[in-house]
Amino acid sequence: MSVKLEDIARETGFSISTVSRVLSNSDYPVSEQIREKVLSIAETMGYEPNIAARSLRTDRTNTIGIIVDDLLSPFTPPIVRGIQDTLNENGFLSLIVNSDWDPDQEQAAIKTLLSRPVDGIIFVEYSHQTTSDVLERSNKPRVFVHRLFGSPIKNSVVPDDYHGASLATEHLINLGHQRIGYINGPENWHTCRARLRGYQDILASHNLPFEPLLVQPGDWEIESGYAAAKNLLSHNERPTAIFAANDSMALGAIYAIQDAGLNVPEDVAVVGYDNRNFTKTVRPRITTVSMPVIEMGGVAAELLLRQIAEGRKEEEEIKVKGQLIIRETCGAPEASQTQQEPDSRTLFRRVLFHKQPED
Amino acid sequence: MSVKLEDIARETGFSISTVSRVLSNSDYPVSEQIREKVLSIAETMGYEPNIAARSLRTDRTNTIGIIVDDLLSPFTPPIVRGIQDTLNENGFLSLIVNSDWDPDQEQAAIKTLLSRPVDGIIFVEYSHQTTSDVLERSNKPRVFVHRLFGSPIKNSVVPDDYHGASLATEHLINLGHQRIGYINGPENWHTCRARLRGYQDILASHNLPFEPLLVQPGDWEIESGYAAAKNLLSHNERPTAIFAANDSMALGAIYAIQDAGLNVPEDVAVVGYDNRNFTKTVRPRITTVSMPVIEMGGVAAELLLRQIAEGRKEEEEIKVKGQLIIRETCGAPEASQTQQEPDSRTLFRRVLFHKQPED
DNA sequence: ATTGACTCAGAAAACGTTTTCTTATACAAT
DNA sequence: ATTGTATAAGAAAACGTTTTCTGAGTCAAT
Repeated sequence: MSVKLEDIARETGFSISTVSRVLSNSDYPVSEQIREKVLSIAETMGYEPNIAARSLRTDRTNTIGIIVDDLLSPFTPPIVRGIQDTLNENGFLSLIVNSDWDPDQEQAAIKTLLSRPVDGIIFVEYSHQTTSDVLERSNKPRVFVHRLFGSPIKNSVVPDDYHGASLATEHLINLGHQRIGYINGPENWHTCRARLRGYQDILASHNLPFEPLLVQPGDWEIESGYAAAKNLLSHNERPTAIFAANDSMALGAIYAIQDAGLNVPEDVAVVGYDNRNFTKTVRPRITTVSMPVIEMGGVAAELLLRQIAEGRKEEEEIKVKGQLIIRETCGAPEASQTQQEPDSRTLFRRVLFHKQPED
Repeated sequence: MSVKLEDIARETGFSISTVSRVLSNSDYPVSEQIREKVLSIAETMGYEPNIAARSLRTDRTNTIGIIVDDLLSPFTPPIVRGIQDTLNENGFLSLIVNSDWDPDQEQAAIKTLLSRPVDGIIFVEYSHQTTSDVLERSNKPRVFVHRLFGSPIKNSVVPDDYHGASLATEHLINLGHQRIGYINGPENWHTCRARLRGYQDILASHNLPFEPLLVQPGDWEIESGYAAAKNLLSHNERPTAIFAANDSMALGAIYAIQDAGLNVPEDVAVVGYDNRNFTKTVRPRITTVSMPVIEMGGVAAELLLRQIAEGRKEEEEIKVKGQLIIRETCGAPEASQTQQEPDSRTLFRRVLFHKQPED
């Protein structure tokens, strides 16, 4: 059996109340000498508070729930990691449950989590449009990170897709490209609409014409990137650069270009999106826009922690910016090692506390 | 405030004790009509038990702790996913904490988890040799999955590296290769020693000579695979196949072969190990041996759950077999789609309950 | 008819905390 | 000197369960 307050009380000769006040850092006044003695004895006896008892009494647990659609989808682990890092700094732990993209399982997950002592819930890659009455009835703070569909919702954290697409397009234009193909993802993803807008607006701001034929649809998969690029290359005036809405389609495009007997980046430059791991190992290494996943997780956790501390409220959707990562497929000299990504913590602090302008 | 036993007692007119006995599925006898009434009222009132109170009373929480070194290392998410799937079937949740490969943080993680109400702990990619007195003092069941260093420990689940290496080597031999290079990982990993033994033993069993010069060291990274392959190719009698102890080094080897003006698999066949995601997307697609990560997680969870149910005990280390996944780099026709991987659940059940022979 | 054993319901204790309530002491103000 | 007011300690209640204990009622056996 582990040591409890009563044991320390007996050992020190003080009451349970006093011992509790010392060990829980209560702001109730306790004389300094008692405090010291209690602390030292607690230390030597190896006291660890019983969290179940504490949370029964306080209705606070320093534990939050994370509902993920699938821990194996590529962005989930880094988002969760970002969440956990921030939680950890604040003494919180996280309970993770998978919903497997299934609305029913998600409802079950919500119920399970709410019966546990959790102080709040973070939804990762939130893709369901269903609302949960269980969730609504409870007043637990909740935050959504990387919402995939639908219109903006309060208390959510998403990538700044418009900004990322602008970076990529701008970069290609600066390299001298005038005809830039764009391979989009499924149009019902708001992410894709935002990235397309970024592409279009930057073209316009450089007085380049927008040619609908240079925009090809894709479904995120490598094969669709291959097919889309094949279409683009068959134009009588083929593009000299292709920007794909994700890295998989970019890789497919690279294969299509190579199969057409052309070289990347000499004949056609390619830029991807997401900064997936394979973009670093593939040949040629893919220039891409980073998805700020760890940062998004961190921002979401900070948002949630703030709401736990200050009470639930409705905050605007927060957009987190990624950055252009220059590698081989765009033909530009690679950024030197010294161009470090800013430390993620300072980055998302910045994002969280200084609202950025709307796009 | 959520509904509690007292509310249901008031509503139904029965006592709290009786209500509790019904709702917690106690085997204490309760008349059928009372049971039904309680259940229906509880349902309509939307009762969810307060887990904190329950676990304070019972010292059981249906929650386990998972300590991972880093959620972002490639095998961790699938292992955790495997754990969670099995836990979920049994009504358990998991609390995950990162130790960041730091023994101190790991100790802190153990302390944190033990103060929470967890019924057991799973260590993922356990790399520390330190023992924790906090852990020892507690009698919580514990299981180690994918232990990286040191000698076998009780209650651990590891890949069957010997078997996997045998599969790969055997396959290459069956394809007619007589000179097979092997790129090993760091020798202080037991994994590497086991894989090397598998390679050697299969050569011997086919009466092929073991040539130390055909074994090159690597450090798991792609560059080391490149360098190692370059060495192998510079032999006056170069190997016709290369087996690498992981996929990254295999990819490095492929690049080295291509840079030498040779083709994969026509001039040199390549087989990797681990079945990392990129082996499916890279060109040519890499033949490899799967690391049965999800299964290992599942086996670990079953092991832990059994110990929670039946009391802690010391069980032997369990080895889980991976399988050969034939793709393009070995020159064999690809396995058809119908050669499905066995369902992971039945797989690990098999592994768990029918001890396999030692290698 | 009395006892004994058995069933099943409710009362109450217990789990380990935090926090409200009570009280003893010290000290200041009259 | 007496009262009043802080101060800081301990006693006890409370959180929502489970489980032990107690007891009322039924039935069987004598």
